Amino acid sequence: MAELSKATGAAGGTIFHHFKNKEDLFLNILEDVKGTIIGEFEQYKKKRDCRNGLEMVEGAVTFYLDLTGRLEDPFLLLHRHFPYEMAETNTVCRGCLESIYNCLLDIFEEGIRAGQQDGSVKTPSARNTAMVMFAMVDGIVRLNTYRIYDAGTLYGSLMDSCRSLLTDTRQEIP
Amino acid sequence: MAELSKATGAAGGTIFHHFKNKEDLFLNILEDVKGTIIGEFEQYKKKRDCRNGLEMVEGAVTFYLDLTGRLEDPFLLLHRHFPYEMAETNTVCRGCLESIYNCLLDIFEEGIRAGQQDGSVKTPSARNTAMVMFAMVDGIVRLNTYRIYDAGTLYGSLMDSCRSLLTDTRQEIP
DNA sequence: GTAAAAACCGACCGATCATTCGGTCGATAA
DNA sequence: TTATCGACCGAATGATCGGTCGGTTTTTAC
Repeated sequence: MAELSKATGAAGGTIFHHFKNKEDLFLNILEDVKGTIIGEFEQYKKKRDCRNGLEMVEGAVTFYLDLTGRLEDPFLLLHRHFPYEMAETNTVCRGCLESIYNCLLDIFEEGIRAGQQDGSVKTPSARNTAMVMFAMVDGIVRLNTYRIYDAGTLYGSLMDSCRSLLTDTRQEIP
Repeated sequence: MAELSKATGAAGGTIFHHFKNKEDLFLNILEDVKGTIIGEFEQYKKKRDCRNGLEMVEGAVTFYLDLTGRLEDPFLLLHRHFPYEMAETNTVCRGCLESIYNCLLDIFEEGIRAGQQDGSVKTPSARNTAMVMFAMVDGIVRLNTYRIYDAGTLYGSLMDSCRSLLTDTRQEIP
């Protein structure tokens, strides 16, 4: 709270005039993060143009990587432990996190389903594949933000892996 | 500290008799986690038997998933933000984390390299592929521990994805 | 112009935190 | 027997924490 007071220039008491308590403050931040992320993806969906489902997924991956770079702090929040701990007792927090992750997964799933229709994606079970893909992409982002390895150089390998994963004909729906 | 005192049955002061301060205590725990994880993998390496490189990687993935289930707490530590924050200033902490992640990545990379030799793995750049694979597997584990989705049902899709990723002939080394 | 409302301030409060310290106790050595 | 030791205890300590409160300033509404 002291840091926040210093950073915003508002006195200690002022913060509590606008937010009931620290938890309420955090929830407001989380809802803000949710709005930002979902808003960004809605804007992206309008502007994109892709020739098939596979390109939709590839575009989503690229955009997600770009977004985590532009909005480091919001995504750092999602990589912390606290929100998930809070979500176990607080339904508002849980709902917020679910909305965010559903948005992220939906954009992958949407592309996969489209690709299954137009033949550019061979993987069955769109939702499962979307989750695995999201886990992969977000895992790389995590490795990068925690500076364990310079994952920036991995983006090429990551895209190759996504493509392999989605276009493996052995997984084709019978 | 109060929780720890209660959990161990040791009085508050006793803990500080054995550890310089809270940071020193944490570092000891982290080194212990490092020892446990590396030890587990060394034991696994001795016992496993696989016919080719691809099976080595698949075995490593299965073992990693099993291990994160058996040792939930140690791996939860690695999914928290604090250690990585500390690693930015504390070299002992940083070294510990690096040892752990190198161990985890090495076991993937080893299988990939073996597979490249015997032809069961088609992917080039073993280290990069190991990182992407690790990110994917660990990402699923994270989704599971944070109970965002029941990732337990994803293990099948995960293994399929690993196989697709490693055996895509279009990535074959020229 | 003025009164009510909202925003803001910072000193202050009690609780909690990591850490300290004087002292007890049982084991080993002299 | 006595001296020395390290393990252990738990009350005490000061710093820090989230949160409150009485009072001041700014904004809004008529």
